[in-house]
Amino acid sequence: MTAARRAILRALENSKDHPDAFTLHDRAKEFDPTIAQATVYRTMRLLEQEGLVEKHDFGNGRARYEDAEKEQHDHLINLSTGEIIEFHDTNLEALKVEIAKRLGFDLKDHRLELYGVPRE
Amino acid sequence: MTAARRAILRALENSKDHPDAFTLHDRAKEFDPTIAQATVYRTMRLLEQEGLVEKHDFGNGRARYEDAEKEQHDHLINLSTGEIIEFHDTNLEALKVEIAKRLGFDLKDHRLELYGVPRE
DNA sequence: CAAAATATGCGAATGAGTTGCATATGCAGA
DNA sequence: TCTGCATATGCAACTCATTCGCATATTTTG
Repeated sequence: MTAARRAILRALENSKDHPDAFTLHDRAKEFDPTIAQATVYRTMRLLEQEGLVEKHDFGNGRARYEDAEKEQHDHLINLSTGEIIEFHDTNLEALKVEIAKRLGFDLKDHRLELYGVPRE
Repeated sequence: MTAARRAILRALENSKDHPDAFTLHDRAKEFDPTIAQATVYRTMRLLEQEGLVEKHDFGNGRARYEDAEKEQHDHLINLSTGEIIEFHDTNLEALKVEIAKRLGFDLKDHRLELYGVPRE
């Protein structure tokens, strides 16, 4: 456990949003100003492999990360603002598992993103 | 409508799978051997903007394309083989719209991918 | 058919993410 | 607490998919 990793973990804990690697780098620099971008990438890859972090691609070319310990949820992206809203729906969870089963598969992972605009 | 575009469109029509830009380039070369990779990218971007093609990212770093005119469906990726299976579920469609509405949004787009392994 | 508009091929540029390498740091054992 | 070794870091160079600049070629329009 090095200073760099502590800084990244702390930055991650403090993040209630879904930061990308650059944002995370900026935030981690507050705890360890000498930290390199490469270290952020290496650490995030490690955390992802350990299953502690989830990596998302919301379509703007940069991966975004979030704590995997949070309860399972999906994302709705507000197309007007870019804001990301988390939601959970039990019926949806069940349906995903059931569809996979119907097709002859055990569901291991999934990705659901809804893209919408606010209703006026 | 140029020879290059005709070649790409023909390659796309003949594709029943979800080719990436390199595969599409290879296939298009059969109709126009001098076609450049850049032209494939440019044309796919155009087709995507026109809504004629859907661009997917199934997580291996290369975008994959498919004809958007096909009936609406989602994808299940077989983690053992990489095979992509298309499916459609009416309940799921309805549920997505309903969830967006509940959150105060009009659903404009969505992305659902299931990742699974074959049940033994 | 000529002029204007648009598309192409090529190679260079971009940008996110990765890697090689020399140095620095953390940690186990004495 | 000190030493040695394994591991992590910073930096710069690299990769790889995709985009871009530009001179040339092809289409379209009048």
